[in-house]
Amino acid sequence: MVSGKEMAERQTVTVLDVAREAGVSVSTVSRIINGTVKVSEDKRLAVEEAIRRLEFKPNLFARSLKKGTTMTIGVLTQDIESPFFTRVMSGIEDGLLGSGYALIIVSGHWDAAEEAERIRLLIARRVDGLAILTGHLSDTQIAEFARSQPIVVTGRRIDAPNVRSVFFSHEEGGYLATRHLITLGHRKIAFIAGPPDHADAVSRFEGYRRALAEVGLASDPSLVVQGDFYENGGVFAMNRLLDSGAQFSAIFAANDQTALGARMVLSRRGVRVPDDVSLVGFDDLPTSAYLTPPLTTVRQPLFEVGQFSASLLLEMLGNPRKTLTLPPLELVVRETTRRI
Amino acid sequence: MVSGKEMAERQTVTVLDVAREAGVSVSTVSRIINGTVKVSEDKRLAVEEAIRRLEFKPNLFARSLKKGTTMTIGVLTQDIESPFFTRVMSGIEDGLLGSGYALIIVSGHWDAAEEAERIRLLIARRVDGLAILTGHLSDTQIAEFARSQPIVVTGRRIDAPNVRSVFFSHEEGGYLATRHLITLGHRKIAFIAGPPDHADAVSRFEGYRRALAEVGLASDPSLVVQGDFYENGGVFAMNRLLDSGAQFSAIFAANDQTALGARMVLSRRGVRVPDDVSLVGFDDLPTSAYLTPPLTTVRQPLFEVGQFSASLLLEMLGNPRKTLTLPPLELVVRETTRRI
DNA sequence: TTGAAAGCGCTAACAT
DNA sequence: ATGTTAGCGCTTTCAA
Repeated sequence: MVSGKEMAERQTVTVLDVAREAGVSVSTVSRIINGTVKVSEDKRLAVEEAIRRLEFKPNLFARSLKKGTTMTIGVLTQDIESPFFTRVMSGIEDGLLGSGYALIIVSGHWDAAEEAERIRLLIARRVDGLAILTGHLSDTQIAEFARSQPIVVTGRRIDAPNVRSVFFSHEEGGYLATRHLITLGHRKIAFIAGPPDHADAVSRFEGYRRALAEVGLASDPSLVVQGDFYENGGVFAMNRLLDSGAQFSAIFAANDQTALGARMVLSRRGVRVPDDVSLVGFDDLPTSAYLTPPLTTVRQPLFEVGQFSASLLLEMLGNPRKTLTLPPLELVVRETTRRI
Repeated sequence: MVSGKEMAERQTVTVLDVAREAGVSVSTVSRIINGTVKVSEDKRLAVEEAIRRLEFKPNLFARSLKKGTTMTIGVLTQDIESPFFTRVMSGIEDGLLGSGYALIIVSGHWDAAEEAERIRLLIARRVDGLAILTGHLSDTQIAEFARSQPIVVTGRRIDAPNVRSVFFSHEEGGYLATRHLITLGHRKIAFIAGPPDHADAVSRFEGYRRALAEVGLASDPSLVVQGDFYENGGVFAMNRLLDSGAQFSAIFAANDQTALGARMVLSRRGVRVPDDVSLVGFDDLPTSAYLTPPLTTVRQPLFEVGQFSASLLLEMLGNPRKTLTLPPLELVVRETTRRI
């Protein structure tokens, strides 16, 4: 039982195999692969032929070990399903296109301990750079992590060496949304809040209050209900609000997913949007334009945030690309708001 | 001008450093890290202390090089933003939890050439296993790729060594949806198709025709319009259908995103759902339950598909976990369909 | 139990 | 222009 020698070809073809096949040295093979130094035409041909014949695929791990770079960017997202985060990731992917960097994605599920653990995993895998999409890590933890590799963090402002942040004034966004409602004649404006431990959520609330204060209105606590940034939180909050008997002509939901949940309850309970009540969201998720009716919201340029983050990272890694400018937050008026 | 340069001083602490610090050999350090062999208590303490003091993080790359395993699973998705795919990925993530495997995600953007290139990238990174979420790769290409590592492919059936597939009969799903409409008394049922080169889309259409044929109806070509599986395709298709003047009392959209686009047009053009026309989607995306009104659809257990794929992969990699069973496709009747 | 030493597959001096 | 060789940081025989 010795013959049958055609055992599937050795699982791993190395540069050495290629070198032998082509009758050259390993360094020549390496040089051809990396195009670093000039190599005579005939050897190049021989090597390329050998590579093809052997189906050689360089082991990127070994290369990384040698070069100390992995050509990998780690992304810490919170929720792999959230349209908010995936939009940003899509931008990162786009921004990295053609740079040779690949993405390794982990999610922290909004839990500081889990986030820290995932980051450590990424660091152990020697990612060359890190993109952290918001989250609950403390500034000092992030600064600490930045000692291993450059970090770009979105949705929050951090000043630390080796860290860049890309963020907006959500207070301003909250102000924009509320201001729009006020301009339309609304005075009784309910607010469905986001998670209290989420800085952006809190800022949006502050913007809401500023807009109200500007026209001499205090924010009415009975008009503020708690949500969680997910559809279901909007459902609960809306039911609570309706059940409380509070009077209002407009609702500002802390994000689009919340608005979606609220809108469903409204519809189910016979409250028409925008005829009976106006509704504004925040984020402008891709699907928000397709709701019935299309949602008025504050647009966050999420895709651009991703692209921008990628370019920041590339720059920190010494591969600067064309510089981008980040569009501002802006109000997108669609059909869920009307004058009263 | 040298100052601003934030070169990350990559403090690379190695096992050798730890060994020296603790006064033992590198092999002892390695043994302690991996817990492979018994080591005397005092040395263990000394090493653990040294690891802590030096903040040593083992280089997973070097380990991989030695062990020939990367503890990484590559996932080829088509669109990092699609709620359909992210739901599956979320399931994969869940199924891999605690297994030590990390996910590296790339997307092929529905382009066979790009898909193949991404897979080659993944293979060069020596992923231990691959999950391919549908796509345009040919069966032979996939079989070919499977020579490098085990593959699980979703949404299609492939019989090849080292490949497992998880799929449903979309023909059956299309049948279920159409049958539901027929049972409700509908006879003029429009169909908004998916991409013609997408096997599932085609199968759903076949199911639609079977249900129709079963009650002696032929599918009316003027009631079938082309979509693209995205919201916008639904918008175009619905407008086209309405403009054509064709008569119908129900619509079966090839997926939920299509249904969402169609539903927006319907609403905009004053056609009430379900009063004037019934609407059925396919997939049961997380947000479909929150539409107004909540969408009747064929539920694909996407999250479970992901979990199941992960367990298949783990099994092929020799880390069997508890076996799961995959739920079937099922009709979820909500509020966009009614009897006529 | 512990240490010495041989690689894993690759790149980059250093020679020639 | 090309080959020889010394590692990158780790695990794992093989001895002691």
